Amino acid sequence: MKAAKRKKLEEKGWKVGSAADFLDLSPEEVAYIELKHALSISLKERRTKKKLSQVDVAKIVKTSQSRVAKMEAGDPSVSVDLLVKSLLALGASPKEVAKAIA
Amino acid sequence: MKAAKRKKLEEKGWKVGSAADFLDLSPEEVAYIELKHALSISLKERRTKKKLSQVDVAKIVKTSQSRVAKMEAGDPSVSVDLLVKSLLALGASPKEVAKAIA
DNA sequence: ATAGTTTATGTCATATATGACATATTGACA
DNA sequence: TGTCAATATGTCATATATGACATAAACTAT
Repeated sequence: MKAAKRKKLEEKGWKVGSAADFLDLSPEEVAYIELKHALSISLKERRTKKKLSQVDVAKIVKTSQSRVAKMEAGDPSVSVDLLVKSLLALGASPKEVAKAIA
Repeated sequence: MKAAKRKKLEEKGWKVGSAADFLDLSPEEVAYIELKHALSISLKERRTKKKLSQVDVAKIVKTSQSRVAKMEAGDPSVSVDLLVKSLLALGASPKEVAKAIA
């Protein structure tokens, strides 16, 4: 990974190893990031399957388009809480949330 | 439900319906509470199975005993984020987290 | 009983997440 | 090409979650 890219990632809040990229992440940290990523994917899938725009979802979830974009991008500023609440608001059941994670 | 109990619950941040108790909770809200509850249970199970005290867990998770107690009690002040992070810190895999939810 | 251990509850200063907004970028289509 | 809808990115004031602390209950012995 190039230094510039690493710097940019770090500025955005991600932890990035200098030597072997992700090697300084503990297993939990990796698991947490993966879990969040899985929820992001699931959210975007649900939205596109329903042919909704991010603005539409923002209205349903009672947030803003920019936050929806960040959710789908897996931005570090979004919590698992918000992702889960959004999935539920889009009609997912807890079981389906679980499926998205596993 | 008696008025006194309802008042106490509401003071603690829970939404409680006056007529039919939980009837004013939307399906998402119910799902969210259930999901959180499932994570709480799972956390407590993991802790007790390992014969750890809340203080022990607090050290592992890098939080305080009181917060661990609140996590296990499903206190509204604790986020799904923290519950998930704690489970992962106790060695759960994302798959196991999913299993806890479903 | 009472001492020791664990868990529960209440509060608070600080940290982090949030919605909103502006603006930039992308993509589709005439 | 330019125009319009969708999505992405950056920032910020406010809301919410957090760890820490004190203290109270609840257990478990002796």
